[in-house]
Amino acid sequence: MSVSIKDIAKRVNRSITTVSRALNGYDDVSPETKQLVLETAKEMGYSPNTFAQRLQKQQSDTIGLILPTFSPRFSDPYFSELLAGIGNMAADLGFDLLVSTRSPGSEEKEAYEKLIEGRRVDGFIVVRTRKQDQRIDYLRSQDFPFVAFGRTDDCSQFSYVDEDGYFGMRLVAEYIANLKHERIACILPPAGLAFSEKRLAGLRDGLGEFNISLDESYIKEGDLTQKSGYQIGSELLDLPEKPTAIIACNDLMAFGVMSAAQDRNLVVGEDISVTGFDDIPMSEYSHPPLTTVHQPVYQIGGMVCEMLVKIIQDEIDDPQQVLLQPNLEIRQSCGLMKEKVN
Amino acid sequence: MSVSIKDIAKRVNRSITTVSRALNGYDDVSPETKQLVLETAKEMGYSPNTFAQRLQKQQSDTIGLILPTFSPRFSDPYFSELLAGIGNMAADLGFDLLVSTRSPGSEEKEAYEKLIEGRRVDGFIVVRTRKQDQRIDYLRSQDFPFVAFGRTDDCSQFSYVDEDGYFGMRLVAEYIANLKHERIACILPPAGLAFSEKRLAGLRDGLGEFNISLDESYIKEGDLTQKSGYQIGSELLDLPEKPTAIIACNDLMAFGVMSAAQDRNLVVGEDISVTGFDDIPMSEYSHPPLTTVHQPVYQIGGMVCEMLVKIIQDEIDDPQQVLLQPNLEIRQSCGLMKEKVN
DNA sequence: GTTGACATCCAAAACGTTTTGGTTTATACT
DNA sequence: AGTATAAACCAAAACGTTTTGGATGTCAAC
Repeated sequence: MSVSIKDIAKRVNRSITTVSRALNGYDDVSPETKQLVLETAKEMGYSPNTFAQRLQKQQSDTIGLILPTFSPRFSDPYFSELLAGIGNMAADLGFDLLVSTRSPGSEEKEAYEKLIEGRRVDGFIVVRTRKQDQRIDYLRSQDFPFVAFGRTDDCSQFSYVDEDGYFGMRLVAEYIANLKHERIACILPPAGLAFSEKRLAGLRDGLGEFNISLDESYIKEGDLTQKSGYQIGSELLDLPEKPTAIIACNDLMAFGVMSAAQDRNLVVGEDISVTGFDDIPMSEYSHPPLTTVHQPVYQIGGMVCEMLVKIIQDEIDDPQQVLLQPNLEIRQSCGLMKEKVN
Repeated sequence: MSVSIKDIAKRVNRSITTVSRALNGYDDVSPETKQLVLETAKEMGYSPNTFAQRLQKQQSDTIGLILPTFSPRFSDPYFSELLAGIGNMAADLGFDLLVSTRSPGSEEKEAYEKLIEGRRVDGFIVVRTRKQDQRIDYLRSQDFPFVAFGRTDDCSQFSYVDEDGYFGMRLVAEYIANLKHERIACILPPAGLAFSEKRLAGLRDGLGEFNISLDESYIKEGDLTQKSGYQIGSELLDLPEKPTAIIACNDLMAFGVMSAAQDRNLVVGEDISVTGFDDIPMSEYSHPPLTTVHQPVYQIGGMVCEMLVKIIQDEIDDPQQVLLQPNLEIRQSCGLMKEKVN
């Protein structure tokens, strides 16, 4: 059927060992033979059988990525970009990327176990870390290579890349405080997620510097979808004393909030200020363009992937930890506090 | 290291052949032995080595999906959902999904070639078909299994799933015509894409039934991003005689148009009507919620994947062709034509 | 008591690589 | 002449499966 190393060997009158070694650049094969082998290989259209290689080498050259999704429908632009970042870097490094989506829970754990048991992947990228993360506990207990995008409550012992959400939120807080807002609401991600409390703390501390306190009744929890932003936004805006600024913990929820505000004939950026987090591509072209904290997700995907490959290839032993400093992307969704809003 | 079929064989005092056959449910092994094997396998925590299986069986149980992206940043919610649909179905059927992103062109073709040559995938899912599709030409010339999501200029000879974009656009046309619009603009996808002209034809014919003609100067071409919708929307709305309805060929561009309109203090759904296509989750919670043609992308992903697996497993020989009838999701982004707009 | 059918089992080959542990030949140094 | 060193090569084993083509034993039928 397709050419194998054997066919080449026959053609050049050498052993398969020699052919293999020539192909792999060993130096115990003469330059002439090497060239001959390389040429005939090309001529015959040889390309190695990946599975034979993997079987022999006992490694899969594959990275696993299990996306946690709440509904089967999964359409967060944020993850798409991350995926592209990871995937392209993986391809560059000669690795395959094995993707599946699972909702958090037992099914998810099974997915990890299966991939490990079947030795199908050499390492995992764990995304959207939780404060107590069973996936990470499991991987650590198995001593299986992985890199996390995000931290956990106890993350001293593994490699991760994360953005400094605390700092990011302080930037937001400072900006909003300078706009003289005082009744400030916040829509958090689900409480179990690691970045939830970090962002809240950043916001609290940031506002604290301006002696503004965050009213508990203005703190809500969403599920990071636009729908949830819309619903919670509606609740907040229907309050007798509604907030003058709403800080959403991701862009999608911020969009939902903007829709809810606009449904109530409020002008976003004037009557009400809204901020997001992530800076997905759409944020620049929403109406109004969204003020948000920028995360270079595509690059982060690449970094995480590269780090994992290094770990797999034993070029790294100590955990690597990267914390990126974000910046605030100021656009038009916020404005000076107006008295007339009540 | 990890348990193999050999270890089990040793333990139960049978040959590896028998163990293998027991595990695979052949009937030339006695019920007792079979049970014994199954039990010890479980007990020892056996799970087969995927690569050994694949090497032996000469098939990869893997489906390839190469996403065509224009920029490295890729964040279309539409594709995310498709991906989830494909991925989950693949997992259910015991297949791996190998994903990468490439921009259309020579790199893309190489990616296909590499995966085929290395026998890494058993089949491909081709998405976002072009009128003349080199990928499909190539796959057909190689007689390599694939299923397309979308048609091409000549698609009589391969399997595909597509939505009837022509019909979808007729629905839009009828709806818009009934709202008494006459100056109607349209933002098309890049001309090379197969669905571009189908949708335009649907719109033309649909409007034709109401004796409305589509002015050439109102027909523009976008690149399916929100940004491009914004830019083209801006152009259209800055025309001396601006359109009263703008038909965008996907939701993302429709959002861009809405932003552009709102920047100009137009009320979408009153001063100007906007429609999209796809019905991505966000469309329901935009402001205003977007009137659009629904595509069950998640399910389509599943269908395409299932079809491909059947082809790979030789359960199908003739090309299967599925054309889904869409429906119009009427929301608030359109309204009766108002005279005062000029 | 031979034959055939059936149930149960298995040794060996095969899939396509890489790695191990050599051998052979030529060259250089005493 | 003998011995070390280096260069170029290779047979065989190994990775973990599945499949091929039997082998063996038992039982029923003739």
